[in-house]
Amino acid sequence: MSIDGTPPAATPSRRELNKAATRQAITDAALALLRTRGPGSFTVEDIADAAGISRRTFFNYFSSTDAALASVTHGFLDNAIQQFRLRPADEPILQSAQAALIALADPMTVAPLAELFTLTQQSALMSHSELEAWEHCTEQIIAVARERVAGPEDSEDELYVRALAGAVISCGKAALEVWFTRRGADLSPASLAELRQLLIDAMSLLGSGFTAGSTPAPFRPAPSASVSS
Amino acid sequence: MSIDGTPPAATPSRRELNKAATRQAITDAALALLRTRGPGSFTVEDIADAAGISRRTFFNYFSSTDAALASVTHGFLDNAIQQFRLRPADEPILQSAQAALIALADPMTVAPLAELFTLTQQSALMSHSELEAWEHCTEQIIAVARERVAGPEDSEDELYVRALAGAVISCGKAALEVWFTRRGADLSPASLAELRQLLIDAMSLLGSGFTAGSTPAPFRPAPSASVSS
DNA sequence: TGCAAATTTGCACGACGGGCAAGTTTCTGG
DNA sequence: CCAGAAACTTGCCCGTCGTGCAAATTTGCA
Repeated sequence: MSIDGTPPAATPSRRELNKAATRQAITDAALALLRTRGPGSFTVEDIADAAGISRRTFFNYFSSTDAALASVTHGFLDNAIQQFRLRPADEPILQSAQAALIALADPMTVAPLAELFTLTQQSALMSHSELEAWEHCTEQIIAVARERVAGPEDSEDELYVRALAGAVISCGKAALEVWFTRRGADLSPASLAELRQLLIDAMSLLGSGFTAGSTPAPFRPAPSASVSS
Repeated sequence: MSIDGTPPAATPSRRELNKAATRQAITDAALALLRTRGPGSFTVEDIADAAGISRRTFFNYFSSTDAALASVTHGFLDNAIQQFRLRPADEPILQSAQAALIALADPMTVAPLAELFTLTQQSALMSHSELEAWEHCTEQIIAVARERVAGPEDSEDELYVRALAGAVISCGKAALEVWFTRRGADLSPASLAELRQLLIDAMSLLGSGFTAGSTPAPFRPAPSASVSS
């Protein structure tokens, strides 16, 4: 056990660097193959060869090709949780989620996710590893929400916390899906503004209990710029 | 193409019956193995042997062991969609969902799902096939919701519909999770009443936009009996 | 420098999932 | 009733997957 509490960050030893580099090489190789050959048409051995490692070593880092690709999603969602965690504790959870999501709607952050999404879109359902990443994010939100609700009673708020976290994730996913459907991998400022607006609208819908009969945009908690038609 | 619009229901031919029987035999065998050996400790060949068919034939029905087990979830959710579809079209979607879910909280319907859940609980995440079933259910809800919103404009309501459907599913899942956590596979009337109340509460939370700061049960749309402490 | 620990790699093995082409069962029209 | 068509089952084969194991290699530390 090290005296320092932050082993991976404060100790960029040779081993850590090598592992990180190998890990990155694997995901890069996987992404390159996904671009050139399309989903499901390459094997673990292909990735290992492209990354300059053995097949066996690949499995020391990821348990499947999907897992290697899902590291992109994992990175994005870890980022989201990080943003979410540093919101003030007295802020309503929905607003924290909204703020955290909007903070991520910049080109650098969404670009990898957008590419992954468009490249794997054709194969309908998300991969197991990808869903795992979203599930992990949900658990994180639950943890944060539980701290905030912070009642000494434990079982009463469990439904509230889990339902809220799941709903937030679902609505975030819905916003992303609609955005990808509309704009593909378009990362222009106008497109990103639309993504931000979609995220705001999704959280607003959630906050207002989907009261809109057929007209969307029930109300806007933040006076943000709307997308021009 | 047949003149009759309902080929599978109106034509219980020998072939259909055999296939249905084989399908059932497979899921029964899989479930039995899950009970006796636990998750992940038996192979496709084991199931095939127990069901009295060849390994190859198994793959004519299901693409994996998980898929065979997920037929339980599939059945439950198909039932749910069926209930959901025959709600009046002018009813708010959340109330339709609530009513459909409550209608399923009877022993016969939830028993298989409860057993599957408790047996696979220990292995953390849901299987791919199981998640596929939930995803399929979400798509069904989206389809129904789209009919009800029924605007001639198509892209405006897409976010509303997808966010709502996803949130409903998430909250339903949350209610089930909390129930399983609290009561295990308890199917007593009191336990089922609690499940019903959890489903009601989950949909209420969704309908009220999670406005409750820390106290659950924000309001109750149906004057149903509350769970006695 | 030399030893201990971590990491990579090759090998082997059981399981997976599906294409293919025979067998077998069921349905159809004569 | 029966022969041909269609659907279904089965065995065989192949490439891939994921992992335990032990030898070989690299890195850290004294």
